Amino acid sequence: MSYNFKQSEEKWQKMWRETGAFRAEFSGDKPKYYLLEMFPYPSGKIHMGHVRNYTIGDVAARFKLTQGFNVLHPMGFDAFGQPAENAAIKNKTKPDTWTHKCIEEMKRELQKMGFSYDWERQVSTCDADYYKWNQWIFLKMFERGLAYKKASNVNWCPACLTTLANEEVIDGGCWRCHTKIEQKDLEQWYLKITEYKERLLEDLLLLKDWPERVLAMQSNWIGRSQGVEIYFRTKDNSKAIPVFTTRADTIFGATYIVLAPEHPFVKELIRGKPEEKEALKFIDKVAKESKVVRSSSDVKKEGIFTGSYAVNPVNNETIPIWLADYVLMDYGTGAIMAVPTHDQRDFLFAKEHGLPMRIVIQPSDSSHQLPAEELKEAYEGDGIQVNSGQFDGLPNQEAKVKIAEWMEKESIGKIETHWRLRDWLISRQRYWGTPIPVIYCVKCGTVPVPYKDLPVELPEDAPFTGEGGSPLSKVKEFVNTNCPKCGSSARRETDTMATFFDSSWYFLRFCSPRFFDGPFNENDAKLWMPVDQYIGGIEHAILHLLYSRFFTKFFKDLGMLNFSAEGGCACGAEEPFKRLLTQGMVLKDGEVMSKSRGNIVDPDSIIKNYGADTLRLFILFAAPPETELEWDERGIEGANKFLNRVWRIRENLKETADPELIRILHRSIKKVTEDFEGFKFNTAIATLMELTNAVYSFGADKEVFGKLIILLSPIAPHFCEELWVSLGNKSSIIKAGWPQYDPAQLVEDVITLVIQVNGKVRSKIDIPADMEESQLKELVYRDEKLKQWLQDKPVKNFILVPKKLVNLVI
RNA sequence: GCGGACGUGGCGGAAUGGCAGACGCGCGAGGCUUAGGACCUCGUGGGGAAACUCAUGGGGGUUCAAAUCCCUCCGUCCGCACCA
Repeated sequence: MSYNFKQSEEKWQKMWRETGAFRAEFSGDKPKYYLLEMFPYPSGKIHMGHVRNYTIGDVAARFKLTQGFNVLHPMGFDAFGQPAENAAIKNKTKPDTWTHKCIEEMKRELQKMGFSYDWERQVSTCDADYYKWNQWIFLKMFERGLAYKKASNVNWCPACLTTLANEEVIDGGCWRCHTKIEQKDLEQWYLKITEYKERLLEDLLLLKDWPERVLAMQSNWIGRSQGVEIYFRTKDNSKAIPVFTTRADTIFGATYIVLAPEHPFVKELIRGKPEEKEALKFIDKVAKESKVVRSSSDVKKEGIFTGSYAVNPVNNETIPIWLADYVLMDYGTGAIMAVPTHDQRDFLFAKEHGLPMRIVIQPSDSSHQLPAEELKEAYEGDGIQVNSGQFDGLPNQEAKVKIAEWMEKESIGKIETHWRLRDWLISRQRYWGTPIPVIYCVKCGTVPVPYKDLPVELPEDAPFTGEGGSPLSKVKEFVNTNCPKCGSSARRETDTMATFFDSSWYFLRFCSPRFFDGPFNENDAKLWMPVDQYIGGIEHAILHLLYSRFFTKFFKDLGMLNFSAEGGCACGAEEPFKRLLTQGMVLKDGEVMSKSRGNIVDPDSIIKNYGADTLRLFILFAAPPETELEWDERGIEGANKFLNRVWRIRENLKETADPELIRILHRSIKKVTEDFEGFKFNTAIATLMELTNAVYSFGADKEVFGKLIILLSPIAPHFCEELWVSLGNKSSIIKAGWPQYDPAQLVEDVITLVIQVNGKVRSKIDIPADMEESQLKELVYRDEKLKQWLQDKPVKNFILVPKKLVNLVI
């Protein structure tokens, strides 16, 4: 009788649900394991990316569960966001109705995969009992000055009609719809993530089990650079222009300075100068260019003289002040000192505009020692200081430090650290998000909503026209309110929060999802946190992970988090995710599966034709978790074939197993266990296939077969449950306990010793594993096959790698 | 430009200094079968009749021994970037 996956999968899913098989209850007698996969946006349908992400997580969770860990494996929905509003416009449904319908559909699909979630802990960020705590957290931040409002030039997506955080702008376009972003001046709410920049950077060192590349991306994003802020006085001594440089060693070669056209000093610098008219024209032209155009490289660097001069404070030289489009107002001080000999951009600019240059660093390699006029490009390497006054003759790296210190002493500069990280813009002019809990009163100004009045609920109805402005601002009953301080009529904030706010702490909510007195129960968080293993896509390497780290540090500062470093966690109480795995994408014909490419394979159709277990098996076997996975229909067939092969073992069980098979079994237990720990599912499956092949050669008994299916059960859970009961077991395979290997069974009495001559394999001999070296040596020298290789040449060296090989060097 | 990952059969991939190509797909041969695209067994990197020999992007190095470590060049993917 062949395996009926359809019947079996339905049966076991029902069984797990009814027995609460995956309910997480903390008990002190078992070690905890918090396994989390990034929760999805409820689009209604799962795609292969979800299947891959959640299958990886599920195998890990089931493995830990079978091993006897106390596993927390929750799932929820990141349910606020724009698609719900778009659906509302298109289908005339309410975002709330639409979203909840999608959540139900998606949940059904996830359940069909047999994932071991504790559904009793499900949360949806769009429910008031969740977003109430977003508001609570916002107020806590507001109290501490970490949430503030400011007018500024913001990124604006003209398609989504809302603002975007810097992090949400990708290649000058909107991260969601790729529309080219515009700049707009608006009053917006920000979170002061920059307050945490040092900790966010330094603590990356604690994250030993994160992928290198994610750490590099975060570090890059925070972007610390150390240098000196130098003050250049104008010739008429009316202003001091601060300039930031990481190359204090080149200061004596600064032959002009360049300001961003929007620099606040510019107007005054050009006033009344002959160059004024041309300069204004230039400023106007640059202002019209969007950031995208301006920052695209290979565009020629344009600039213009201001007519004013400054003084280089280290040598009192008078140098011209220029404006150029390549100097950006939002990095550093918006002004640079130009050293054309040692910076390629400055070099090109100086050549273009005929500006002076002077070499201040000579390379030790004499080939580069040219007069400044003959330079073909800037010399950006290390060397010895020249033309640098008292610092001449010093290696430039040493001079860099000495010059900085000297400038600080002379009060012409200040050693400073600059950061790329900006505060996080969270205001969105959308309906389907958490209302920002703030009230504007004519008398009292900006007043936070009192905690007792939370949540500020989203009104059920709002007009969705798709035209600009926040839909909430058109709901009178929402906007009009009374000031909590003075009682006079007031107006509510109509912006909502960016959805990244919601996902920055959901992992804490899962610890106590029905807690009413705060975002999470501190005791429960202490028990479960940190997340032992987090799994998700690389696309969240910066935004979501950085924000979550920020929130965790904030909670810690509120004194709400005190999870311990037990269980080998080196990251203390500040880092939410101990170990991170970023899974690769699923490709079809070498391209990412996507609707627009039309190359989507619907998981549901695979489940219908082959069952969830076959899909799970294939997706794990086809590639290691971190790498891209090429979808291959024939691979699905192969996975199915393997399960059927295992299924048929049942029909031919023997009374006792061959001792050789038992040895292979124990080796397999060791290998599979280690591979599961290391998330090497593809090789774990290869091992299980080898074990299955061995069963076919030797014939298995019930004992061996039982262990084989326990090893397979995290990957193909329904299938293995079915086999497990067919062996006469009464309880679920989850309770079977993870097989232990017997070290004695791993010991081999006879080993095959490889014999190399000069590093090439020339012979092999079978010898007892514990043979002494002298005896072994004698045996090797007597080997017939070696004669032609050794001839009579003397053996210079005899290298023995115990139990593996010998190498004779002649 | 800076930072990161990577490059192995026809394909997905294995091997983290010690027998290159585990396991699977595909392909070939045989068996079973009325038949099969089901199942079972065997074979399957290149060259060579064979003994052997050549092979892990190219070149160089370290080592008794290198896919693995180091240098260099080439290429692919990802992140950041007129970042001062």
